[in-house]
Amino acid sequence: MQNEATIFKVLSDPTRLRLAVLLSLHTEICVCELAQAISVPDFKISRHLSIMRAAGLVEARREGTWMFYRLSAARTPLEERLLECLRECMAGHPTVQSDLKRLSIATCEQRGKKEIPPHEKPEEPTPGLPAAEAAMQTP
Amino acid sequence: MQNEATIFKVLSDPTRLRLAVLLSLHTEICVCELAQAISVPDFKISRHLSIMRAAGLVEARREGTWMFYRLSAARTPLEERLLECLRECMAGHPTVQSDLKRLSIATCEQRGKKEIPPHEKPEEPTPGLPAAEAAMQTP
DNA sequence: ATCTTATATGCATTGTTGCGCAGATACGCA
DNA sequence: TGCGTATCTGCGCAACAATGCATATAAGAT
Repeated sequence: MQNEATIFKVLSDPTRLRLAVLLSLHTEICVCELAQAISVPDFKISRHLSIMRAAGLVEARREGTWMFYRLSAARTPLEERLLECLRECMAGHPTVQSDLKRLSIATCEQRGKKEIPPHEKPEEPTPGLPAAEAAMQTP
Repeated sequence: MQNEATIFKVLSDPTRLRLAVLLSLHTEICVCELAQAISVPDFKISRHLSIMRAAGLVEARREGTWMFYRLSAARTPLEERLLECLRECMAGHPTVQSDLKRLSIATCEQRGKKEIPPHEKPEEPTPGLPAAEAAMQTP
């Protein structure tokens, strides 16, 4: 029973839920792309992914300096149904849509960096309150 | 998104998950029966139920000194699918089966009185899932 | 009124969680 | 080797959540 509860616990954090939904809609995504999609510092993404990985929800593949994450295959009917839920019930959510849009223009490759001069990199949100999060509160 | 995560959080505690599954398999159950089914002190049950109620997952009906709880109607597709998951994926879980067995012999009158109280006794298992209690086998 | 049963809640304690920062590790390249 | 990028992790902190106990409330019976 603890195992089942753990699955829910992994999905009970908004950031992890967004990650899970994004991963359920793509085959695999690398950390820096996820960080851009969710507008959250990459160390935070990394930590949440490690929690999800410890729970067996995702697995990772290294390619050079990048780490690509994907949902692992469901190991129980419950897991299978839950992932199905994410895909079918959350894809249309406003927050997810925004995340998908940012994900579609995200890049962690060198050529992407070349086109954007250092001083034009996205400004860090005000230290106190991440604007993205605040503006993202959804009904 | 916080709303969706909250649903998962409510189900991320083993006690609450067991409560939710039991309620998904019966129309309504009173607190003392739930306490006996889950083998946990009633004040703990009561508190978890209040958390579930605050999240809109369950609602309560008073009948004399008893409080009968039931799942509230799903308000979103996600909720609907999740409750479906509980019913269909968790009914066979060993812990749930044990809980169901204890629930079936639970009574509000713990001592003294041994006969069935004035109000109607708890319902039989849900029509949709016949063998839930019958197939009980402690692994 | 009092007593009993059922349920809820205030409080203190303890354990858990998420965060930000800084620094560490891993890899590719020259 | 050393540098740069991507990713991960140790640490401290603040917020939160679960528990047990005692007590409070609610309703019915006496």
